[in-house]
Amino acid sequence: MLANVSHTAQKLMDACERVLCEVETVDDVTVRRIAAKAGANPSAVSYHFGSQEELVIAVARRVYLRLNAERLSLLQNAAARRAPAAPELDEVIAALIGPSVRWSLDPASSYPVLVHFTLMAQRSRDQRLYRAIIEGVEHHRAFVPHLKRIAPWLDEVDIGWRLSCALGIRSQVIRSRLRTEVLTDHEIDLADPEIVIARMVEVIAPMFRKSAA
Amino acid sequence: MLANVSHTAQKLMDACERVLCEVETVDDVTVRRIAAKAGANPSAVSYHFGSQEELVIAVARRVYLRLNAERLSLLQNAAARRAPAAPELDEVIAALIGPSVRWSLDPASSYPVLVHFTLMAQRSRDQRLYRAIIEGVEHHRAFVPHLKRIAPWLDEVDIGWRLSCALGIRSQVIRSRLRTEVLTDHEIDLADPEIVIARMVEVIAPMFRKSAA
DNA sequence: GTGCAAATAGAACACCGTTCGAAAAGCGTC
DNA sequence: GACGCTTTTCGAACGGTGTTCTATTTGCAC
Repeated sequence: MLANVSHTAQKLMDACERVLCEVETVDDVTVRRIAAKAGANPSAVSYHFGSQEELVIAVARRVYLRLNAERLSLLQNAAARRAPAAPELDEVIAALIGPSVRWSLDPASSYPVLVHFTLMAQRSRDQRLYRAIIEGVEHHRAFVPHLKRIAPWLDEVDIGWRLSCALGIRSQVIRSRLRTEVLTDHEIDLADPEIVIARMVEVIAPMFRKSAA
Repeated sequence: MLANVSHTAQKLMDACERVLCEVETVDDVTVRRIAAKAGANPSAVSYHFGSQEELVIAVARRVYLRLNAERLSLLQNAAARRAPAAPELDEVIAALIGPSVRWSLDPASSYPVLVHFTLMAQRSRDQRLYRAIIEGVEHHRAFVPHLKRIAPWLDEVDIGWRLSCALGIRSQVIRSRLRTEVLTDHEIDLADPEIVIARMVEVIAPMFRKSAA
């Protein structure tokens, strides 16, 4: 699928990814700029992808594959380290949220692509275009059996719910950094991914532990 | 400040709020549409507010005041109910996230204004315009002393961090409803605000309880 | 009534994403 | 190599956007 896209289509995707990473505001993402960077004609975007929106989606899909591969790799490491016992809860949580946090704080990563994609998905009229990616939660489902071993008193709905909540915490800290800084009196170094990850684990882990009450 | 805005400015804000609530996608929010609904000229937006963006910000500020008033009212009720003892943890959490959840599920509310504002704030070049509102977390700070009474072993940074995380969970469930539904196998009725609030409290409360370990 | 600031209206501007038709390029087949 | 057909490229054009500019009108104190 990725193999038989034409040369210009490939160059447009690369240019689009670079533009999405360089740009300061979303208004600067224009077909004319992307095309110029790719050495192509603006109308090539519509021709090869149907629309600018679909080009961004194609690029985002590519980036998602890389992020999710990193997540699953960390998860498998965590599982292997303790096998055949259940993996450490903290390591499983870190595998879920760690890559996002590290990418978002690494200026060389393509994380801005995913930020832009998420914003587009919330703005778009045609949700159909996004369902395939948004619903593609297999990489999230991979965490369920491990967490079920750690917290067998929770059913799969409970675990799915807690996974969703954990992802929400990650999004908040990454995207609403300013507000988080104010609420924590600038006492937490939100630019250090390992500190942020440790703080998140501290808050998420209790969701999967048996209540004292 | 709100009192001495001109008649047309007032009509533009009202029209803008209505448009933001009616509209399906953000591309349908145009100065020409807002002006038409207000019976004014498109250039009136720039004249009275400087730009379309600033008009939306002015409207969002108005809506935020209503939402935060509701939050603080619930918080004070929760505090009064148990005074002079510390309030119930569950009630404090429900006061924090409840209004957002209810508004977001009520088609008659102005919650879409806040959604649109949040998206704009993340897209904008000129963060300066948004800092005043984003950093206006006094209504969040009001929760800190009550939570400190409930969980005295946490310092204020810990509490601020947990507040931020709780808000992230709220945002995730409200804004990424599709993904949450998939992860929970459609077993949770995400259209019922009270069910959603109860589920959130179930997950957030353990953050403020002493760990069993 | 006069003068001046505030407000309005409409045309114009630069830019956007997309569409269209013609030109160009690739490529298998005679 | 020349043909025919499909795929791709290109540049102009279209309808739309937010904003700006310049008259014109309105409101109001003196």
